[in-house]
Amino acid sequence: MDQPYDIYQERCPTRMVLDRLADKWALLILDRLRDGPVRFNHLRRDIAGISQKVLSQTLKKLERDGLISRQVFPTVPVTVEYALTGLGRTLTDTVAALAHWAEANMDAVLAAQKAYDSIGR
Amino acid sequence: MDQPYDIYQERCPTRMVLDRLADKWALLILDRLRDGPVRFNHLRRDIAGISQKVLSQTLKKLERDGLISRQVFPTVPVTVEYALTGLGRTLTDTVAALAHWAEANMDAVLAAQKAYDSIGR
DNA sequence: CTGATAGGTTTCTGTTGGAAACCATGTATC
DNA sequence: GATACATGGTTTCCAACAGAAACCTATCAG
Repeated sequence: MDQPYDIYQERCPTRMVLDRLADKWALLILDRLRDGPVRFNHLRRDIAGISQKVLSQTLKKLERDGLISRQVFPTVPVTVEYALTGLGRTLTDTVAALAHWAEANMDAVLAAQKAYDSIGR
Repeated sequence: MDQPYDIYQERCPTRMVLDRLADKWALLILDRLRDGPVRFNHLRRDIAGISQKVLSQTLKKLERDGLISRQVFPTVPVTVEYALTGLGRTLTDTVAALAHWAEANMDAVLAAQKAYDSIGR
């Protein structure tokens, strides 16, 4: 049962999908939505350092890819909630694994960088 | 046992690590090295679409982070082999999971894009 | 001396990223 | 009525980065 797709091929559509996933902000947003819907400005505050433009763009891309949904509430001021879709939820474990790896192995990476920089000079 | 790091904080070092991992080419390289050492030009040919410059840069960053090792053989012409380090090997399952998700769920993503584009117009 | 191979670096240019300003809407404040 | 604040964005500007293509160094084959 071979997959009909090969991610190593340039024109394979899986490349586009990987490209979307291989984005720091997209990963952080997906991870942040794990526990339920979150509003725009709440995301902006939680994910320190993201700009409004990039948050807006990234949310749009994720929505287009069917990974998150956008719901507008006619409150005042208007409220917009973003949530994972069923498809998006199938990704969260993998995304969380990446984030967890980063947290768990950060010391090793920092040590490696230090060693590399002191030798390579 | 709380982690001392919070990936949502802007100046947290885990952000740097996530940043490195959130790179299409880095993920493809790490995945490609799963089965053993590979030479520079072999990588270039296998990972269709990558340029020499980007391959060279990405390999350097991964080496600096301690995820891959670089070994030069004084053959003629010189041969350079890249391989996963122990640290890099702890990542491969997660990376493979991402690539596998992309291959498995690509149809759903493409369908979502089509639906989004036809409505949003 | 032309070409091929290996592993890069350099140059140029178009796309992207982030910072900051701006905008529309409505509500509360003075 | 002017001022300020909140929401959820868009626009503008500039610096950084990505990719394509050319170039480089070295060695060997013909």
